[in-house]
Amino acid sequence: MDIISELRRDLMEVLTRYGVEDHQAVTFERPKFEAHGELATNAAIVGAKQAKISPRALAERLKSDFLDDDRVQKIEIAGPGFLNFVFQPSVWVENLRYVIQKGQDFGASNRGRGQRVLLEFVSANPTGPLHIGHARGAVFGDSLARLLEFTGFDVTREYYLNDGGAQVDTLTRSVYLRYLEALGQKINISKDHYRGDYLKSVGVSLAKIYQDQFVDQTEEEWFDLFREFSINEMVEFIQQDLQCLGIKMDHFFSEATLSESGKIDQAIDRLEQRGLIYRGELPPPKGGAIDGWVPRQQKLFRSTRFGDDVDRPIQKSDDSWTYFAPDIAYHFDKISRGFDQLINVFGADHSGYIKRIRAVVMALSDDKVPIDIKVTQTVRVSKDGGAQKMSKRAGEFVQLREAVEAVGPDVTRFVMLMRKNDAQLDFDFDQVREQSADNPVFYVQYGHTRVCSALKLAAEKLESPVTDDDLAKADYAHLNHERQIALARRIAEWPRVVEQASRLHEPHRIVFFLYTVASEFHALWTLGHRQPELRIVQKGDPQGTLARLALARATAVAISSGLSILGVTPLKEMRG
RNA sequence: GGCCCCGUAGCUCAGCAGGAUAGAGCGACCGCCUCCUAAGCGGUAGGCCACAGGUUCGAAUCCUGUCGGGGCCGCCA
Repeated sequence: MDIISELRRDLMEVLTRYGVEDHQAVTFERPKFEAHGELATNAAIVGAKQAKISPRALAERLKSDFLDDDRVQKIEIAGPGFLNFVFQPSVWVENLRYVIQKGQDFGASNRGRGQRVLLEFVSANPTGPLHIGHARGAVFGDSLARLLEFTGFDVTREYYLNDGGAQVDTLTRSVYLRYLEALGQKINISKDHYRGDYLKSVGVSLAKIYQDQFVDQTEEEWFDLFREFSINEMVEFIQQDLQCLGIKMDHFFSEATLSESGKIDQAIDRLEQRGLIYRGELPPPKGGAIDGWVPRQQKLFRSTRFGDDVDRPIQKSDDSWTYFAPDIAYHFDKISRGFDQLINVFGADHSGYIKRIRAVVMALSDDKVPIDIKVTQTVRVSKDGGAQKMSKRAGEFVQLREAVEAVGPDVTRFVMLMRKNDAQLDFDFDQVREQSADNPVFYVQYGHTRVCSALKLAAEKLESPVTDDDLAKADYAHLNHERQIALARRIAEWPRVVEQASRLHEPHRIVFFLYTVASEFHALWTLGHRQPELRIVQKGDPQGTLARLALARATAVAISSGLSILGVTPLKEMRG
C-alpha cells in the first residue's frame, strides 16, 4: 500500500476507536500552506459530534495517540481543531521503494472492483472524417477509459453510429454525384450536399466497381447499395482517424439495427408499461424561438418526471419516430447488456440532450444504473498567430488528421487534456510545437528524459547497468535534503490524484499533477548546478548516487504512469 | 423567453467531497551557465474569486437572484 493510504487507514482506525464511524467528511490531505504541516486532517472537527466530545478534546486525544507513532515527527492542533502532521523524512523517502517496485502500476487500484462501464464517446455522424472538436471528445473519452481501467473498472469503448437518419441519405446522394464525377460528368454540388473532397475517392471506388451501371438510373436503383457502401467508407475513415490518436473502439453500435430488430418498439413498450408515454401537445417555446409554431398531437415521453424541462416527443405527426426514439432504444440496450454504469461523452452542441438522456436511463433502469454525461466544450484553433474559422458545411473545419500530422498524436492528446472537459480549449499549432518550457507537453517529457539520461550516465560512471532492483535496495538515508524529501512527498500523492480523477471522471487532473512533478524535478536538477550535493551522480559515492537515482527513477515512474493514462508515450530522449 | 456551461492576476486557466493567509503558466520587470543537457532555474509586481443576498463554526466552492460571455432549444439527425 502507498504511504498516504496507509497513514489514512491508520487515522481512520483510531477514529473508529473514539466512536467515529462515519469517515465520509474526513479529509487527510496536503494543506495549502506549508505551515500547516505535510498532511492535515479535519478529523477532530468533523468527528467531534460522533465522539461526543469537543473538537479540541478529540484533537488532543488523537494527537497524543499519534505522537507515539514513530513515523510522526510533529503534530500541531490549529484553529477549530485541525491536526497538522509532520512526518519523519524517512516516511517519504522509504515510500520510493514502493514506487519503484510498483513501476508502471504505481497509482493503480481496484477502486472499481471490476464494475462494467459502458463509455460512449465520439459518436459523430458517419458523414465524413473527424474534425478537431471530435478529437477532443475522442481523447477525453479514451483517456477516461484508461483512467478507469487503471483504477479497476472494466470499460467498453463504444461509438454510436447514426446510420439511420436523413444525414446519411444526404451523404448517399453526395456520393452518387461524386460517382458521376468520377465517370467524367460535370456535377453541381449544392448546399444540400456534403461538399468535402473526401467523398471523391468514394465516388472513384464506386465507378471502378460498377462502371456506368447506375448512370441515368432512378434513385431507387442505386440508393441502398450506395448508402451502405458510403457508410462503410465513412466508418473506415473514422476508424483511421481514431487510430491516428491511438484509439480503438470496442464496438460500433448501429442505429439502423435498432428499428430493424424491433428494439425501438420494445423500449417504448417498456416506457408505456410504466405509464410514461402519452399523447399530448407540447406548449410552444416561450420567447418565440421557433417561427410558425403549430400545436401538434404527438406521442410524448414523460421526461419531466425525471428532471427534464419538458416532456419530449418520440413520434412525429406522421407517426414515424423522432431521433429521440432510437436514442431511447439505444440506452435501453445499454442497460439490458448489464453494465453497472454508463458514461456518455457529448460535444458541446449536444448539451441540450443531457437531461432527456438521463431521464431515459432513470426510467428504463428504475434508477438502478447510474449515468454520467460529460460535455467537451469547443476547441478554438489558432495558427500563424490568428484564429481559424470553422464552418461546417463548407468543409473548412480543421480536421483531426491535420492536427495529428502537424504535431503528432502525443502532443495532440496532451493538449486536449490540458483543460477541464467543460472549459473551452485553445489549440495553438505554433505554441504546441515549441520545444521549450513554455510548452507543457515538452516540459513534462523533458523531465522524463532527464531521468533517463541520468540513469545512462550513472551506468557509465558506475560501470554497470543500474536496475530497478539495485535502486530498490539502496540506502535512502542519503536523501536528506529538504528539496529531495519534498519531491518524494509529491510523488507520494500520485495515488490520491488518480483516485480523485477516477472518481470525478476528470483526466485533466493527471496533466496538472504531472506538470507539478516535472516542475519540482527540474528545480531540483537545476539546484544541482549550485549545490553539487544535489546532483544525481555523486563522484566517489556509489551509495549516494544510487539513492539519488532512486528518487529520479521514482519521478520517471510517476510521470510515465501518468502519461500512460493520457495515452502519451514517455520519451527516453528528446530529439532535435 | 427557457435550459446547460462559463465568469478567479493584464492573458490562458487550476483550485482537491465547503476548510485555516488565494494558486500555476504566459506576458512584464530583475537575476542565475568554470556546474549530471540553460530545451533549465530563482525572484518581484499583479486578485473585493462578476455582483447581491442566504445556509454554515467556516464559502471561490453549496442555494437564490441580478449582470456579462458561449452553446442548445417542436415534425434535422
